[in-house]
Amino acid sequence: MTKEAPATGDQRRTQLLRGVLDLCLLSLIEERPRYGFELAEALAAGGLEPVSDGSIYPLLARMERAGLISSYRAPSPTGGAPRKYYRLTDAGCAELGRGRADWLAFAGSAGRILTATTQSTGEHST
Amino acid sequence: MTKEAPATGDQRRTQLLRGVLDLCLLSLIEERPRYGFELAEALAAGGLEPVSDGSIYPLLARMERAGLISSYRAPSPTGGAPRKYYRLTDAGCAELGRGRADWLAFAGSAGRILTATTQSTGEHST
DNA sequence: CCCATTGCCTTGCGGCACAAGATAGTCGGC
DNA sequence: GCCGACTATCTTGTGCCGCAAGGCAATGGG
Repeated sequence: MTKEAPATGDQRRTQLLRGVLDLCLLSLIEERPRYGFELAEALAAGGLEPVSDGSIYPLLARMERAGLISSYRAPSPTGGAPRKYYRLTDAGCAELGRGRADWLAFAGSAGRILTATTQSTGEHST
Repeated sequence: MTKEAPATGDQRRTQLLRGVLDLCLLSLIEERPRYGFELAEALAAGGLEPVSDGSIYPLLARMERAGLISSYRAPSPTGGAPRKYYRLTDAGCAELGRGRADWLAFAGSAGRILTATTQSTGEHST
């Protein structure tokens, strides 16, 4: 066979990530300063399948360039290359707030459409 | 100007759509046969901002090619070009089921990460 | 006959997750 | 001392897809 293997479910997660990955990072960074490797682990621990570091580092760079986060370097206590910690800026904090609202609104609408046909009455928005 | 206007919120919705737009269409079609124009309206009515038809038609074509939906033409009762109705195939129905599960799992994880840190000591800005 | 409306489809663009690989710093074994 | 292993960051090329804008087709009314 040529190359079919749609792997539908796998690809959907990738597409879903596009909308919330930046927000997740922002949210995790809000908790406390974090570095790239740690973020990948935290995402996996949070229930999202492992996100490749090739997605995380460019995204962090973009967000820093956008002024949403700032970074500083610190040596690795376990030995190894120095870590680059990120923390939220004011703008990043504001953006995170907006993003959370966006996500809630969107997830609500989408979820409603996706489950609307199984039942029709009685739903509430939180 | 080369590039400007981040329009953050606007773009986020676009990225979010990637993960669920196909599922939404599938879900709406499951309810009853629908045609392109109608789907755009249904999405808007469902709470999602208007999705451009330039996104919907190619997606429908892709899904038909993938065997998830099938189509038939019928004249427009209100006068105008004939409509192209889509209905779910077996595969489409199965895919919709998988997709719903994927969405629920993903939305759960993402939502958890996004709201995990909100409650701690002192959140006062608002 | 002409034109507005309804409805479908195509092209060019831009953004992003991903795989794979390169780079750098530190440590332990030999 | 040198080499391999581990930690951690960054870069390039690829493919996917929503979107804006524009074009085509069919119908019915002025």
